Amino acid sequence: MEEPVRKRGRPRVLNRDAGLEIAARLFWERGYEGTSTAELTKAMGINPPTLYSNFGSKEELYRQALDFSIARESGCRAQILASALPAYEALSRYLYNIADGDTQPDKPAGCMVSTAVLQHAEENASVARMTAELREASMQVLKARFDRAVSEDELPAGTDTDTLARFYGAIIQGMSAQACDGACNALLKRLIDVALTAWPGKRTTVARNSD
Amino acid sequence: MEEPVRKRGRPRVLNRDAGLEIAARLFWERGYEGTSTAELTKAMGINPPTLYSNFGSKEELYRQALDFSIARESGCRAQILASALPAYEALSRYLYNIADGDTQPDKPAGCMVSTAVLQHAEENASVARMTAELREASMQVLKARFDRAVSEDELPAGTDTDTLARFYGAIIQGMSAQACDGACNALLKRLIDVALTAWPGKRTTVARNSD
DNA sequence: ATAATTAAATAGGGATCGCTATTTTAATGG
DNA sequence: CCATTAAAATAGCGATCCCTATTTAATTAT
Repeated sequence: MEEPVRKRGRPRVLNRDAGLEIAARLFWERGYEGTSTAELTKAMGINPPTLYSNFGSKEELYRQALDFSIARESGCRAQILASALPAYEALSRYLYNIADGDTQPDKPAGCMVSTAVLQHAEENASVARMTAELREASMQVLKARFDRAVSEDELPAGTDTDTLARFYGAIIQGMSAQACDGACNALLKRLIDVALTAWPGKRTTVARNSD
Repeated sequence: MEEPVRKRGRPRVLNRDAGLEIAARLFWERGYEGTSTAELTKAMGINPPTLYSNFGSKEELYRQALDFSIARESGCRAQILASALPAYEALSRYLYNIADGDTQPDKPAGCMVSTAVLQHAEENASVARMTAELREASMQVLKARFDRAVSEDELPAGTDTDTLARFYGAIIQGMSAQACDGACNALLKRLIDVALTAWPGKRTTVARNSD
């Protein structure tokens, strides 16, 4: 990834990935509308023209920061679903992994994508479409895994895998919202345990106090 | 409510509730940060000083608009839970009612509160706290109904009613997010049917295609 | 009518918004 | 050294942000 080949001209003061990491963190914490270009340039230690020559615009920077953050924060998540694990086991680990991501000690609470840009000014409709498409794509990944489960006889034939994916998608979005409101990791995992009882064929055996 | 008693002085050009209805709709659609005071005054047909003399500030207007909208949009919802219906039946109707609220034809999509101000600029932290408290309160209402269900032997003794409430809270937040992204009423209700299979003691009998 | 009262309208302040034309700096190639 | 190249820094643009000091208008009480 690194290109230490010295070229002509004044050297860059900011590595691209370093800038995206800083931007992603600000956008993650404050959202698209809650983050100003002045805050972004200050956090990156650059002046406005450098931001625009490097990233194009605020919206384009957000798009790149999302890509960067998804690769970094949830890159390994797809592997859980793609693995040879039984579907239920894969789903459990997948959701637990998300709960961990929602409650990292030194990172903003919640998910950068799951609950981003839901309400927005008209002028930011294209940004909202962007995050909505990412959410839709992640639910399609879940659906694809459930379809595979049907074909491998882990789920009954005729299972409404689309609704099942959107149900667990709702859980993921709800976890992000509650993490933003301060929910802890253990709480989210108890919540997941309830959600897992909705897996077709499972009996409800959780949601009990420890007394 | 109406006070048609003529007092001294120039008459008001805008009824308070009419102003709150207009503000609530804008805030609902665009969020707190996505709605400007210029848009608010224009939609109300007033000038800035009138907005401030009537409502105090943008934040105070948002607070009042939330109260107004909650009373109007979900005032009858509490009655469903408070009724003599069995807990499972009450929960079902409650969630279906929310799904209807999330997908009203001539209203903004989603819920004004469930997914509001999750990410935000630092200066709007107090606004975020406000919506977070409303979400917490609504989950406590659910928990109280589940506690009653335990005491009335509709749920097993020792049921973790707090987690169960937060689970259905997550479903409510997820439905709002998906409604914002364009989900239709029927989709949300299929999702609810899956969530209801997590009710302690229920067998999973849904999430099947209609073929 | 005139005074008193109440609210609206005018006009704009200071700060910040996203963004950029222009100039300056720091490197390499000859 | 000097020219070339490429990126950073300076300085600030027009628009919009939330909000308000001041003036004007519309009503009732005397």
